[in-house]
Amino acid sequence: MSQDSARSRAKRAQIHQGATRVFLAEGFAGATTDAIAKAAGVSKQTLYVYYRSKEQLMVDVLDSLLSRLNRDHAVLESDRPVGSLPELRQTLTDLACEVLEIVAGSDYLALARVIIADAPRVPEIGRLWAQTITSGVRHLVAELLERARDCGVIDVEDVEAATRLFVGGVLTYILPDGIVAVDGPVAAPSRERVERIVDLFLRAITIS
Amino acid sequence: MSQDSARSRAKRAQIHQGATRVFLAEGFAGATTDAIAKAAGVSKQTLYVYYRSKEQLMVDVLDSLLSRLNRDHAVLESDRPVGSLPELRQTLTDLACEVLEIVAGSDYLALARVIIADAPRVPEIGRLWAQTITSGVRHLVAELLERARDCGVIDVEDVEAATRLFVGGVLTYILPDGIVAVDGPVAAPSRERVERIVDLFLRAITIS
DNA sequence: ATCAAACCGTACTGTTCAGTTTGATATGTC
DNA sequence: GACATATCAAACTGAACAGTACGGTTTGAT
Repeated sequence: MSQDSARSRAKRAQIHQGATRVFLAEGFAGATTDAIAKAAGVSKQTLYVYYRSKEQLMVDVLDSLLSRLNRDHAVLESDRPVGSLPELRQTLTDLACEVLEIVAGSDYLALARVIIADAPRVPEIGRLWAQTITSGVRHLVAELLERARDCGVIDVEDVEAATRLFVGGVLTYILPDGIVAVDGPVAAPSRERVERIVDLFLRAITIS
Repeated sequence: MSQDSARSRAKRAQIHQGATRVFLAEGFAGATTDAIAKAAGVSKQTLYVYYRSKEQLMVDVLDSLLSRLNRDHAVLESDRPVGSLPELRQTLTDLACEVLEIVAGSDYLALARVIIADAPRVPEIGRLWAQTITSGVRHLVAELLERARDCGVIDVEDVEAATRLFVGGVLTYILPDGIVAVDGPVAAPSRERVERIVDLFLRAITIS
């Protein structure tokens, strides 16, 4: 049972994929094992060959989704120019737009819904999630700001506060409305609107 | 059945109260009607005399909680002084601390969890909730900023962006971590930390 | 005291659903 | 072809749970 052959790896992936779809759409309680089996194109029996229980299956699915989240964040981590104020402005705007694009993507909010709903059931996953999305983006912004400060481009005494201000301000374009928007995907704001909040933020940190 | 006597009003309130406790703690799916009846100190039968179904009971409970949310926001709406920069600083700090106090209060996050989890089931409630917490605080801050601008204390061309920046920045002290913090209440940040973000924000909007 | 309405506790019904069993069918290996 | 392994479909089991039925008890008004 559940050998490590190419065949079983394929079946496992198939189940994993179907379960991901159903869990994201219906949540843990709403997802029936029958629906998962059907979505995966697999008999319910086979499902229990590869996973001990529905709960373990969901934990596995959530783990993968969190890993993907980390990869999505890693993509943002290219070294970005912050050597001058126009460069920093461009960099912050690009970053904000990319983050909003990720957050507005359908899976991101669906995952958040599922994790929040099941936080009482699997608190470790909840903590891991919060830490992922927190340290992911915030850390990146903090690093940018520190580099810009070291270049003498900006003047901030409290990088942490500045980071919070920026990230929080940007995310209000999606949250909290997006998290309860079930029908249809959420629209990310236009680059123009993002630029306006970036400019405002820049006034707070430029050398006076 | 279910007359409008003092007695039945009391029983209804009793059921409502017990159901509120259980729904906030367990969510819709997790709350059994037996548990609700027990928490309310009422027989399950009586529960169904006053409410047609578990779903209707939850809708009623959520409605009340949203009303309370509105009242909580209304408390913040006292006219606050913004006639000078120190006054505005004090006002924004006070307001931010009060908002954080409300959000960190146990019921606020529990309600958010329940509503987010059940957004697919009752989307109207979800929309109502998002609108409530959005327009509640943001509107208030926007009005403060406009008044301060009219007094010539600050210089903002885009009040909406400034409002988003401020409210979003402040809320990062609770979210997203608080929403998945099941064990124990969430700690609001110290006034000092709030002051630091207020000062940063003020730099963005003061006349240069 | 009497009566009716409200209420209680318990047990029941019907349904949903996770997980299992069964017995048949496909797949690949020798 | 024979044999083992993986998979399938479908029926089954047991538990949880929303909602109901019922017989007994409290409450309050007259």
